Amino acid sequence: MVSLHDTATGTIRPLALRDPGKVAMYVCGPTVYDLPHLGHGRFTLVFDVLRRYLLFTGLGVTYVSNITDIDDNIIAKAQREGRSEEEVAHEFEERWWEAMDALGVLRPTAIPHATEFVDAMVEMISELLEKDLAYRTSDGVYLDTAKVNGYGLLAGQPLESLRAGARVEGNDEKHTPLDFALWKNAKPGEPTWPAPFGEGRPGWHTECVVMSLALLGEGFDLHGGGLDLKFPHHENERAQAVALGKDFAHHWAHNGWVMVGGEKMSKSLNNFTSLTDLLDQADPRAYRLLVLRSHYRAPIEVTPDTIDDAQRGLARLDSLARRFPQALPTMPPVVHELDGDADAIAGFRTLMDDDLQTPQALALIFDLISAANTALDEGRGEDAQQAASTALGLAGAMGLEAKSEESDIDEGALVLARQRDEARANKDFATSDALRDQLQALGWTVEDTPSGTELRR
RNA sequence: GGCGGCGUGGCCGAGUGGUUAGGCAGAGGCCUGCAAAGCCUUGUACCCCGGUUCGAAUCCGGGCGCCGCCUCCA
Repeated sequence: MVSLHDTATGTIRPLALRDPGKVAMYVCGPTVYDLPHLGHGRFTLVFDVLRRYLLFTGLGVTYVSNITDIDDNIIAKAQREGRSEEEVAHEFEERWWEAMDALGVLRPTAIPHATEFVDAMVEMISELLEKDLAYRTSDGVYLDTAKVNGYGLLAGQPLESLRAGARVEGNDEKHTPLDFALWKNAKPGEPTWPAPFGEGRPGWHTECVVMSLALLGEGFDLHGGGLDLKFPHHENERAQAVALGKDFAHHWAHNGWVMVGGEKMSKSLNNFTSLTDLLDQADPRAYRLLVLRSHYRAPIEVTPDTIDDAQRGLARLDSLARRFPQALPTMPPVVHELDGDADAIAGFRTLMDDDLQTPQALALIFDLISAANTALDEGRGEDAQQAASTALGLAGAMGLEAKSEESDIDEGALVLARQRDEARANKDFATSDALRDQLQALGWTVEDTPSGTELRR
């Protein structure tokens, strides 16, 4: 069984399953008011890899990830652009899934939208008010964090300590600065929902508790997200559940930050911060490789250089796929079972079981790549095939697909390649080299193979 | 102020008390008409100062530097 770092205990411990053989996990999704950024890309990749690995080991996985489609940012954007909140949310949710598809992130099993669960949220807030765990102010309903046992568990600090550092907010009716809005009273021009405690809309921290419990039930196995959600978002989700005596997530996983090379991650070209830009400019698989190359809890540096580096690493994987096309897993999208080098597969599982040691798993795969190439060069065909299919299969298990051929070679390039083959057949190397230069100028890498000139980007 | 993380060879990035991480880039060689791909060989690395130890980059203490959270954020 896989062990993962648990933020609640600060230790790596086995992921205990409520229902044997089945994992119930919830990963906080995006608020859809802008294009996805690199941080979104990282957390979706990290948890996609985890999910795929769990599937690889034969477990069933229910993966719930929400879309926050009502919140301050969406409202602000809608008002600024004179559009409805629904329009804004809809547009950016579409862009979100486009990016996810490009990254090869599997769709969640369920995708709850905040606006679909407002009734349930109202119900929960009512209960919190009834039990005097929440209170009303002139602008909404707040949770009384002082009444929550163990508040600060995820933050790793007791309430008093958190309070001491809390920034003072201007003339607030909150009992303590840490109390947070469960409900925000209606303001003119904003979308609102009816509630016994007054028209308004839900606060951010409320939706995920309600939706995770509604879809996964009490005591679900794992709750995940970016490190920045640890506090206060996840702390506050947990606080609501705890206040109501509900058994919440049993394990908490958080992935590390994305850093963008010192320099202001601003518009300066080549310093992409938007995931959409990155995916336009590079092979989407490069980002997955980059993410896998460091441990999920460590910060990663994303710069044009590190992306290029990853892209070149990808080339090694693709070269293998080209040499061993029949070793490509016939599997997409998910690798369940893999025939291959049993020792390597066992080694891979040992690494992944230990809090997802993907950098070492990747090293193992690259070692297999070398082994496959060496074996082929030495004429040990069977060994080569096995190493290659193991390497490609394990890469596939982490969602990294190797490509054996270039998909879209334009007609013009193909014509030049054919002319070059003719020239080479005639030993007219001056002409063939000129044609190669021409192709390279068009951005192609030209490679001679037994079947003639091959092109790739 | 409180809590937490990090500092590895040209770059990225793992790691454990004593044995090659891996990738990229570089150098030499094999292969090739020449290349590309592949293969072989190759590189002074572990912030500083003490300490523990037969032996520490890895453990302990101190120092320096960098970063994050305590506010919205993946």
